[in-house]
Amino acid sequence: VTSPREEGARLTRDAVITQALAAIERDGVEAFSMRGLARELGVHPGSVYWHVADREVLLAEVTARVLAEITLPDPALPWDSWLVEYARSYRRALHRHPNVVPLINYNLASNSASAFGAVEALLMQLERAGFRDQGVVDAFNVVVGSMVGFVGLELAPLPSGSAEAWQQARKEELDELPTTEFPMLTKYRTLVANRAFVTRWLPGEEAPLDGAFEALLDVIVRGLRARLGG
Amino acid sequence: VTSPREEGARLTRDAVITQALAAIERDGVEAFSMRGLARELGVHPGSVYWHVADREVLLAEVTARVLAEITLPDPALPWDSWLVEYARSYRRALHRHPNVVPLINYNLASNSASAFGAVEALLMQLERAGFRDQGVVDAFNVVVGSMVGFVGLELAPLPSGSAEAWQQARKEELDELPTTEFPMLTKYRTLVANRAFVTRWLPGEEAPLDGAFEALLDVIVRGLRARLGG
DNA sequence: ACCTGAACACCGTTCAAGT
DNA sequence: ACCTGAACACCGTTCAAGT
Repeated sequence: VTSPREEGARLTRDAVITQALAAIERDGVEAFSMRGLARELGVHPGSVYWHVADREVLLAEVTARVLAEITLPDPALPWDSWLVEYARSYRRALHRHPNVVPLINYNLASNSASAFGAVEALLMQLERAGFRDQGVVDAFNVVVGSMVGFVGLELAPLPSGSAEAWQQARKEELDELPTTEFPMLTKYRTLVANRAFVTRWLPGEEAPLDGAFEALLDVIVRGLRARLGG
Repeated sequence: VTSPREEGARLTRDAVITQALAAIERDGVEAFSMRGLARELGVHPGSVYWHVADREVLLAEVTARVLAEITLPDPALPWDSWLVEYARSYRRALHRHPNVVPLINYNLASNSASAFGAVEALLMQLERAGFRDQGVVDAFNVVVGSMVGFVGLELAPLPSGSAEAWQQARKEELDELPTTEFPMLTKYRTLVANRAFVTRWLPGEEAPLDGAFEALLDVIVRGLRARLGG
């Protein structure tokens, strides 16, 4: 519980957003409240509303802060390396702020935030790759949809209350699957436990799917190349 | 506002879940409340808690209902057709219940719900395709992560209050981009408006990204084939 | 310009008490 | 076994009034 405001100092919009981000990183979006935020800032709940229109707008600002950490790779790189580097940079930023991920998953607002610089750069790389017209747009959607989608799913939060009990239950569920009915799951159980979507009980921060993400990038790049007829 | 309970009839867990799903389909997850649900069911708020542990558990049940609509394709299909058919079935189910999508995006709980049947079937198809061991797991994560992720992003809700004003603002933002700084976006503006992630202001229900999803499936299948060395 | 007091209209959840 | 009354501890937001 940091106190970013000096005694008697004025509250600023910037301080509000900073403290909101800190609170969310600490306790998650679920636990975040405007009144709690005001408490941490040492002000009346109404004060916050002088600096930001409402909760939704504040959360959009928090999201923008995190997305601003993404860096664009050198545009002179080969297009496929550029894509891979960009995707890794995106994933790294979100892994630094896993509790913010629900905000990105949740709202068209934030996934449409003024990231036009990145859009511009990505479109450019796709033209360099050889795509044209609708082909560029399709490739763009493939890359963004799979990349953002994968990471969003990877870092989806656990059910807030339950924790240990819930994790234990899911673990047993997987261990006790009838072998005859689920031969594949039985065979792959250890490879898949906490290392695949659906068959995990730890969130992405604790059990990152690094290999799977690299596989995704490989598949996307190869698939795009195939579409180009190379 | 349907009234699923006859006068004097007993409340059941099933009726609670059904009404919750109906309410969410009507007004969205954001607007859903336990008290509002009780009101619609014509019972005391406390009553609901006799049938379901809490809000989180209820929402998980609602999610499960929707996911139960997904059908598994004929296992005798070629593996790539099977994948494509399965992904389309998944997307169709969620397009029928767009307001439920935030629940899937949000919680590891629901994305880990007992969908073991589907997991088993998918693993089987990937072995048939020629993948082995870790290769199967990687392919599984690629398919699930990109498919679920894409649809989740496609159907992400609009900011709840703003609607028209917000949409108008985003539209103008795209229209007024400086041409010299954003040559690609200028060139692709019409192709991309409401047809690509980040550059849209309508949610996926109103402006579905059909073509982009088909492109994703094509890219994934081609990429997986390339990994198999075909 | 910035902040507070006080209020409005809500929440989720619990639990003793009723039938 | 199922439901209600009543309460606890919260919310987001507004707005007149203060400085």
